[in-house]
Amino acid sequence: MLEVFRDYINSKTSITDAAFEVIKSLCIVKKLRKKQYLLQEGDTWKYHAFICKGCLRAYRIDDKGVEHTTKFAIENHWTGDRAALLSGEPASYNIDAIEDSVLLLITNENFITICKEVPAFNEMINTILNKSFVANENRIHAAISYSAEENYQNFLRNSPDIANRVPQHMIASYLGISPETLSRIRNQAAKRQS
Amino acid sequence: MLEVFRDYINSKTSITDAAFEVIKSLCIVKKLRKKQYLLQEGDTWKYHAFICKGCLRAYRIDDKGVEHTTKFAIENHWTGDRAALLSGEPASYNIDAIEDSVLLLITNENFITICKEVPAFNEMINTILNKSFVANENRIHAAISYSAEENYQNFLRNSPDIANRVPQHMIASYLGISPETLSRIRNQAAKRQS
DNA sequence: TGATGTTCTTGATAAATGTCAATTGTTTTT
DNA sequence: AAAAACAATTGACATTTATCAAGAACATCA
Repeated sequence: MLEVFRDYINSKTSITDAAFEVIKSLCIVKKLRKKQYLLQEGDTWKYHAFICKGCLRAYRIDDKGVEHTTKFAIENHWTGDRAALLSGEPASYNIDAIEDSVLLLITNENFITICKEVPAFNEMINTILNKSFVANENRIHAAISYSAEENYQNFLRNSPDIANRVPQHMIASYLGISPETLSRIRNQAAKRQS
Repeated sequence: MLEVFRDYINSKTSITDAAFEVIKSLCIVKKLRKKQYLLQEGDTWKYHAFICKGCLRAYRIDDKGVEHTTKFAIENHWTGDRAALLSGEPASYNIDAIEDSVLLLITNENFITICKEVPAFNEMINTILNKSFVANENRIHAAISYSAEENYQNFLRNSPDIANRVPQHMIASYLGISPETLSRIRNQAAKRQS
């Protein structure tokens, strides 16, 4: 599965074979069966996780026991609990596999080492961080600005690859609406089509 | 106003006087009167903006002409349109002053120079970026998980300094609810108190 | 192939929030 | 100080979304 990671890096920057060997040696391959947890609320979390194959979701559980999906991650995405990683505090997110998945884990310590040793990798990571920062800003804007239906249509438009792979009730949770509401939105949209 | 910036840096890290002189020489002092724009949708945006004094808001305008406030910024905060800065595309945000304000502007180019020249500054910026990344994740979680009232109470709890300074209808816009709804939420909360 | 659990849909109803319009209160400007 | 502009409140009503309950559709797996 390490070729997936190599291809990913190559698509974003250019590093030497030697540099990749270093990176490779610090990667832990982790396989997850569908429904298995990568991380549970309360755990400590020390990794950057790159997805070679599969699909995961990160979510929090509120006082009423309801799950709220904060993000999905598929091939060539990163996931983890950034807050917990940076602070050392117990995780507030749960992350589990929606499909059988293969990940690469890199401890934050090793990750920092790689960034120091391989400037191109560091650059790449900075760019990714910036992009996801902007993506988060856009998601905030969407959440406060648009109706449930608009948000759903935008999600379909922007993330068709994810929309096709994850169960509908998780999309509802991601959008902050009930599964019933999403079902009705789809139903009405379909009617309008015809 | 540069002492404010110096104090801010000192509170986060430690840099030499010489380093600060370099930084200082690259800062542009910008004064804004209340209601004046720092940035308008469509403008190009090249700066990192640090607020020495005052209060600003960033917002977008939807197709119906409604403003949606995405963030507030007061003393010792940074603001700007990160997406536009990184991409070079025209800004999609408007930023204006809620009070008479004094900012320091640093062009992205100079900013990068400073980060290279002054490692401690670079570290500081990284930490800030990470923290606001996490703050954004929390805001997303809040937006999809909690009711209007819960979000308002959390806002009061987490940002009393801002809540006291900005008009109520902007808080409503920040929370993604109508001004009337916020007024009613406050009213009901007040009744419950007594 | 059943049997089981999960997911999705649908209906009835309740609750939350938005919209429009009028009114009052508060700042700003002249 | 008066006028004008802006901000907040309130009421009546519409719309959106949530909740609860039931059943249908689908997937999983023993």
